[in-house]
Amino acid sequence: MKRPAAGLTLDDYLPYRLSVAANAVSDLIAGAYHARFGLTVPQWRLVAVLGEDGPSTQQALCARTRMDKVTVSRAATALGERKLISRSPNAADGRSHRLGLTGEGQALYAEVAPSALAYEARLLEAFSPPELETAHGLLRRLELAATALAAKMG
Amino acid sequence: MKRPAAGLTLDDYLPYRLSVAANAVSDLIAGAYHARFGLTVPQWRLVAVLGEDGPSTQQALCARTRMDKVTVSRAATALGERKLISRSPNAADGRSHRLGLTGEGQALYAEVAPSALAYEARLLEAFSPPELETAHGLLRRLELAATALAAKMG
DNA sequence: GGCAAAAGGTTTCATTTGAAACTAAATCGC
DNA sequence: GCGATTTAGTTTCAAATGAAACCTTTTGCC
Repeated sequence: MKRPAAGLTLDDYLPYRLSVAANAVSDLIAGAYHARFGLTVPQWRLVAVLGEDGPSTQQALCARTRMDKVTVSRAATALGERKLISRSPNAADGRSHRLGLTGEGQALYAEVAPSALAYEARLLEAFSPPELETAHGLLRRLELAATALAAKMG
Repeated sequence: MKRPAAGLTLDDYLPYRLSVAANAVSDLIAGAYHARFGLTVPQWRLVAVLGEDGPSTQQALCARTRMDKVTVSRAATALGERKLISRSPNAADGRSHRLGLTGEGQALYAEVAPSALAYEARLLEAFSPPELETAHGLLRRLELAATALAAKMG
């Protein structure tokens, strides 16, 4: 059953479907990581990237996680206060700091990462590997199309 | 190139991909409708549903749009102030109001709906109809899986 | 060198958000 | 019927967000 040619049907409107699905998933995950590790989504993303790629600057983290620099700054401050990351002054550039996981941060990462994957696996139980492949591809292309169109409009 | 079995890779983490894609699309659409019609996303959703389904109560609109009742209340107030919707007392239930598009609201809907579809079409230019079918199906299943899992966890 | 412009981060401020408390009306139990 | 509970909707409050202004260091450029 498809949309009747001329009509706007909210349920069939892809931006709406995307938003609803993303919120449902995001609320679930955010709740889980807040409850289990006391991390917000931005904080969790920083831990994930620092654990995955090693030390970095905030600017690089912005690009890597697609988050605002204010968001990254605050997440980094919070993680620093909890001693999960260290912020050493960057010898190469006095404006920026070098962020990296502390021992405690690495321990957290070692616990969080498998847990995140397990959670994802439970969420995606009903999806076959080729379906997931397709989903990833579609999401990437959507993101690309949206940013391209945004740039075109200005 | 797939994820190396044991590792967490943010780029391959579906909740992340979903969130990034949804934000990109949402920012694009939200910007367009704010610029063109002065509507926020919640306001736009109400106009879309009222135009599509006819008059309704706020409670029904919450269910229909998956938005919080506070969000709906505020969007309805704003639309009422702009005389785009009317809020007549509901004879059948003194607690609720009956919301419906005014003439002006219908005129706006008649303009907004085709514009929304055109915008969606531009965004989805590069996707084939079967791909879109697949995308819709995957998003619905994801939403379902997330709410089911959320319910299971409590 | 020295000054203008840009870049990394932080702070401030105004807006958005939703949970919880609240009001008023309807329903349930007896 | 008549008090206890629920439900529709609003208000209040505290937290999250991001744009714009800000400070500091670096990079051009002459």
